[in-house]
Amino acid sequence: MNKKKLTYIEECGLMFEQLGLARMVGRVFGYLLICDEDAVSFDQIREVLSASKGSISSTTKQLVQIGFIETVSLPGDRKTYFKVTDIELGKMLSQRMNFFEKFAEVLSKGRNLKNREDEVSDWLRDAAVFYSWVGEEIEQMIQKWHHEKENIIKQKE
Amino acid sequence: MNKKKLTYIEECGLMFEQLGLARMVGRVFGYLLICDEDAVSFDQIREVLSASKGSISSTTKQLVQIGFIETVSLPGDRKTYFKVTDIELGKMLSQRMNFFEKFAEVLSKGRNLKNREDEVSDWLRDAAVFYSWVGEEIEQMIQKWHHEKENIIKQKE
DNA sequence: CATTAAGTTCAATTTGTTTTGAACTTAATA
DNA sequence: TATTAAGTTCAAAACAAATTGAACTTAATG
Repeated sequence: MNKKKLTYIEECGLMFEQLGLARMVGRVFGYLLICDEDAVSFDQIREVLSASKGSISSTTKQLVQIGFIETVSLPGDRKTYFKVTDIELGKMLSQRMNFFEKFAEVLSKGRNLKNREDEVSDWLRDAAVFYSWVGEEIEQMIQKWHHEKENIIKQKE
Repeated sequence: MNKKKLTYIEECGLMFEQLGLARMVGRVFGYLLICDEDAVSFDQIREVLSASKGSISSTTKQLVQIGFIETVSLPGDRKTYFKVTDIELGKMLSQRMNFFEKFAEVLSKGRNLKNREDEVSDWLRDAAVFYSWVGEEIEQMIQKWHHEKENIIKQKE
């Protein structure tokens, strides 16, 4: 694996960390993105990432579980191969964005816990409304993507 | 401080963790949200959260730095007091959502690193377009909030 | 059915992060 | 100017998360 690709793999690790996932998860996914092979074996991943079997085992498991990669098996070959799933982008986002409703609830709850009304109460009310609204808007945005993605991609590229 | 409020403070800690900030940062902010006082002293915070001076010092500093709280001082009183800032909600969100453009770049870069074109290349292209588009849409969404917040709040509450 | 290749599991270790606490700074008061 | 209250700093301790590696499982092959 050349240096540029290894650097890229690290960059993916950091990106996934931003998403709240483990760095190693991002590395494995990043490698599968740029590997130029239809599927990659467990041991290839282990070697490229210089990690232990245990680490690769738990990481690939997690990636399969969240639907980012899938396993491939071949007759007459005991190895397991992995490839990235054709992940539905809208779903990928909405899974990560579902905390807005939760935020709205927490902020609302805060307002109810207060024993007096003040500027902060007002802010809590507005903030709860805001995050609830944001959650809805993002859902709509994802619908829009579904309907218009062909046009958006054509326009953008 | 009653049990319900302490539980709430913990809940805020976890919420902030989701945002990639430290749990203690969320705790202090949560306390200031529900404290029923115009401003709270350094030592009050320390006591309610059962934490060390060092911990409160670095946490309040961080919260001031990111603009979530502000200090209040009074003549004839050497103490520092803290209160939540009237944070502009749109700004609060856009600061957290600026990673979409970064994502788009990383995905695009991945496509360029590949030595062949395949289904994954296509996905990388689409994903890069998607995240770039999402970044723009969120900016628009925030503009919409600015223009219509009064109506949105009225409708929602 | 014994052997071996391929992964999994999990206790122990390594690595990274958070928190403490004691020494230090700063500035207000006596 | 000495004292003291209020915070800050940062090295060490506590805690938490990620990683290893060796023993274990599983299933394919000779």
